[in-house]
Amino acid sequence: MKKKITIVDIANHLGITPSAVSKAFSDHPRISDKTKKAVRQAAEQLGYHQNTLATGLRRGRSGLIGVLVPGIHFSFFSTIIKAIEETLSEKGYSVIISQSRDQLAKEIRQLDNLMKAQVEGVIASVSLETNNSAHFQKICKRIPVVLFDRTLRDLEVSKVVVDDYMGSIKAVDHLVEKGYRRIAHIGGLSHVEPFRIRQEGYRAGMQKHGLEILEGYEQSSKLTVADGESIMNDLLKLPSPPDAIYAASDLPAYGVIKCLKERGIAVPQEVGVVGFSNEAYTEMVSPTITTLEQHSENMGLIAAKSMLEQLQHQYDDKEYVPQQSTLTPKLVIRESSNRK
Amino acid sequence: MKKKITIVDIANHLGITPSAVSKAFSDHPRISDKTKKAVRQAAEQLGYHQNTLATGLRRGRSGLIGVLVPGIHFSFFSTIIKAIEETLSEKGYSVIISQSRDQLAKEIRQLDNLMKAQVEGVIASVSLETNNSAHFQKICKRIPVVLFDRTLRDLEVSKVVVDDYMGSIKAVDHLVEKGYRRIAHIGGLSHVEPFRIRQEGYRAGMQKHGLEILEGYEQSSKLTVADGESIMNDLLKLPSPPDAIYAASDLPAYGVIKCLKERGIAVPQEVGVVGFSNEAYTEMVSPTITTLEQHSENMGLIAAKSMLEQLQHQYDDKEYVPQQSTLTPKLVIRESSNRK
DNA sequence: TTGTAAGCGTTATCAA
DNA sequence: TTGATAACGCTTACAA
Repeated sequence: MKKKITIVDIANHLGITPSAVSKAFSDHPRISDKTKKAVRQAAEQLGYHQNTLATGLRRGRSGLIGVLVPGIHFSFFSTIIKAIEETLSEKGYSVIISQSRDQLAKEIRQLDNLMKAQVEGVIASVSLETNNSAHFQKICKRIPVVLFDRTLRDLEVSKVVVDDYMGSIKAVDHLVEKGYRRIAHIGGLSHVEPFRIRQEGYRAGMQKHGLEILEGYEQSSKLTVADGESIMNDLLKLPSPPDAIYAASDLPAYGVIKCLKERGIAVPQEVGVVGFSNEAYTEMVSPTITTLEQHSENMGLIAAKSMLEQLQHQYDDKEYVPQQSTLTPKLVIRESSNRK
Repeated sequence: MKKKITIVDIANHLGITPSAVSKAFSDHPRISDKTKKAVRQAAEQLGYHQNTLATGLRRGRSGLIGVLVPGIHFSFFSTIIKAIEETLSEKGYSVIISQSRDQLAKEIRQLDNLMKAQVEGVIASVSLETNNSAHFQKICKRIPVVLFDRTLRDLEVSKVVVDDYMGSIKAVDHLVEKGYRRIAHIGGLSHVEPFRIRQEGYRAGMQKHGLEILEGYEQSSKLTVADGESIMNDLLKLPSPPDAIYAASDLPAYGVIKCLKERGIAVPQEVGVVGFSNEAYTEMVSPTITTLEQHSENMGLIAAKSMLEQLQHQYDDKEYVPQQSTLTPKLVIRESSNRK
């Protein structure tokens, strides 16, 4: 491995001082154009890369932003991270990613690592196990924090969420309009914000139409395909089985359809199905699945912009008031609920 | 924002010197247990986080690894990054991600940013536009580089790839065994390593069975669903249309099936289809798609381990010889090719 | 067992 | 227009 080139090397090379080189790089107004040109050329020639560790140490700004999610292999999260990285790298920041694997202990450890790396801000979606905000409370006293999707109720920071309540209302409205009446809900773990709210919205939607939520119509799960299948199986055993399912995620919606197909129950004619997230496969499977688009890419963009804004406020020493951005989910009507 | 706590604060708090505090943290043998305990406690109490910028600067090791991919929203890449992050964070490294968006210019810029951030190594999969290795040549002189999947032929670094050649052979063998004879190939851009090799494998497979590759049976594309559809459409217009398609990726394979279904051509009875990658949806759509599993998670793991190994060699000042790890793809037989 | 002091690469403040 | 110097927070010989 070759030795590292520093501004001292460039300075020696040109017979000037490191200080002048530094100023040349930052386009200092009182450095001659000739020197600036010479410096850039020497840098190119010697293969110089500014050491942002040193710059960061000196200026108290690392240029690093931490992103913490349950797992980046979920397309929802990876899409968001894509947008975040694009937006932040545009502004000269680097993005450190870390995963909680949906474990609180790991989330705490990872947050700690991010702090050690001197990130200037953290954008996060909390783990399924996260039931208190103590670890985030400490952080957000020091640096800007933006939470998205899976947020923490008692944390006063900027948040980006989709209007889960309205999403549920839209789903129920649609099913009712299509003539379904006995609508069941397959929810996620209810201590997680979006899932709690989706359930509330479901209830409100049912009430709005004067529909009763029968015993056993509200199920909670980990939202896997298998969960969808087994819950649908159970629902069919009910004295009055549902004629429609609104699932809080696409995977269980697919599981439900799989179960129904195997039992020869026609979708959407006999049973209607609506999912949540608009994952790519919802328009590939058959029947294609009606679902709620939550604009993940946009969510990442907004989260990143909110972070940039807070950072800016900090440099300007202005006060920043946390904001919540709520995106309106869009119902994408496909075959699984679209009966005549 | 509160002021930052440093070892100086801890030292003052305890009436000792920063040097003692530093040693206490690194578990120096000649520091009393009493002091160590006191230091840890004070750190906890004051909310201290080690500043890895400073540590990195001092020790010449940032603890940062850069990962550069075309885009993290592709499930293949996000799965790999997941494994990389898990493996590296285990060993105390942080992972900076960056995306090339399949543009050479952006790849160069991002690599430069990673160098500035003083990453200790780079794990990358190159962009579709990358047709020369100059930018990587410079980097790999300085720090360890590991390439995966989309590698560069003339770059002598460690690589992790799937045996694309054998994958193609397996696909063709399987199709032939199922009685298909007029097998066409939908490939990717052939200047990209894996796609070039898949095509070679396809040719070798055909030859092995004494099958002729008819005019128009070899198609190159950007591997989208739409590409699959339109190419299949064209293929059907051929004087002797194929009775099987081997696509270099799952998306076009799906597109092919979509086209065939619309035209009422039975899959797999009339035409067989095989894809590549084993994306999640291949077992969700109908018919389910026969495809090649490329063990992405494992690929990430191996890439990360290779990086760790090189880093270790570097600290030990031992020579490291670049290695190529080749994973054997596994044919996952599903409905789209499994006729009786 | 702990303290002293120099230095990692950079930038900001002053002086020249 | 440029140079000298101190400092950012930490580590590490060496000294005490």
